[in-house]
Amino acid sequence: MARLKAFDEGQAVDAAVDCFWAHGYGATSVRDLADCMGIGGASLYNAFGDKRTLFVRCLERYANRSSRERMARLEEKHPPKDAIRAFLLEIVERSLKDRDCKGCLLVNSALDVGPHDAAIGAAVAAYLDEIRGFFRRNIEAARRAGTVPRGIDAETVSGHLLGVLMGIRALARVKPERKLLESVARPALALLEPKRRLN
Amino acid sequence: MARLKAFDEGQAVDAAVDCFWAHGYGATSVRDLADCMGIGGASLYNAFGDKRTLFVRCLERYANRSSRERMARLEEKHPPKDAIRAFLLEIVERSLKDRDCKGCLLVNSALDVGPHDAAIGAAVAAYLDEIRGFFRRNIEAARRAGTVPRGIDAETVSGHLLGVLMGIRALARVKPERKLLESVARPALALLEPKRRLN
DNA sequence: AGAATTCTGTAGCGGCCGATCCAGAATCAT
DNA sequence: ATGATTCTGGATCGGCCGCTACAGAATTCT
Repeated sequence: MARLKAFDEGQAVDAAVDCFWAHGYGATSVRDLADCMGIGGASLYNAFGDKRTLFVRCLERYANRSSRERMARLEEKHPPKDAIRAFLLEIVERSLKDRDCKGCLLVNSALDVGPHDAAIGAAVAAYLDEIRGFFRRNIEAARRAGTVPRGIDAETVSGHLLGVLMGIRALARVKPERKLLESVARPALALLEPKRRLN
Repeated sequence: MARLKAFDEGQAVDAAVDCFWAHGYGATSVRDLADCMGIGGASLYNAFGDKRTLFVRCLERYANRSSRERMARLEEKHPPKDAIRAFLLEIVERSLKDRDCKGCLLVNSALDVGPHDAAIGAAVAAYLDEIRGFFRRNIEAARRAGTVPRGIDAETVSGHLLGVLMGIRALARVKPERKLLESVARPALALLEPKRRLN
């Protein structure tokens, strides 16, 4: 009935994610996007609506391919307490390997887009809730398994871990130093260990 | 020898701080700045150079009036351990009262300006080091005073507190909820308390 | 083949951007 | 008063912004 799209939408969105991720929402122009997606401006608007709509789609894509993928992978491979530990340590490693300090698209968006756009802010908040859910779920499973102190409060500790995660992501963008980032993570992980106080 | 400035530079910079703080560096136009500073564009360029130079000056002003002021005030009024506690709790309260979620100019800049401008990134990193210095200094003083566990490692805990601080500031911009922010802060403060595990 | 529909490249819209120019107003030293 | 110097408002610069209009290319149906 009609002409076919000459590009793959999925690949195009992936390219757009990289573009937004590297420069931030505001500093990314529609021409930047079209260029790195390998399509013309008209095709972009035809396929994705406008810049903001494309960004919302990029957030979802990013959540699926980065955040949710990591949670599912670690939850499958590790027992609950180790999954939490591996999550935080993987973020530290990623932040250190991230030479141009792009950080995390969700955390970046939480700071510079969320507060100025209610719908995007709510979406970002929902993604962060998913991460907190990962922490809470695994804390509770670990408590049932007896691998974390019995008196642990999943509500408090999951919130703490989410805050620590965002702190690591934020700090890493201007001070990507292993010792520093590990010092942020370690006391939080120590909450999951029995009695010993090591710091 | 020449005509006098018709405005007060200090007041003008304060207004510029508010403007950058509310909208972010990139989203603030020179016209926005001139308007809320109450001066014309020519005067702005004449007195402050260009937009970026003005921003650097705003960062310094902000650090003096917000971050350094708070550290000095709390350090004077409280014994070391209480100063740390009061610092974090004050940030939580400020974040909750901050209806339009402006957050902290330094933290915001750490995420969206720092990584794309080396000089500004280094400046922001230096301001963050000052805050970590506040934590470290007070941890060590508290240890000498015997009000924190003897085995505490000031290097690790000061890093952790800095990360937690940034996490609170970041989280508060999309999820300004008391229970959540307090759950981020409380386990960090518990590191300063003896034996008991309350998380 | 031809009609109908959708995609694509190009050109262009009005609008704002950071920055500069310039003429005139204000101040000081002489 | 006069000249030197600096500040100020307003106009303006080239350039990029998000977005759209439009004509033609590509595809499927009849």
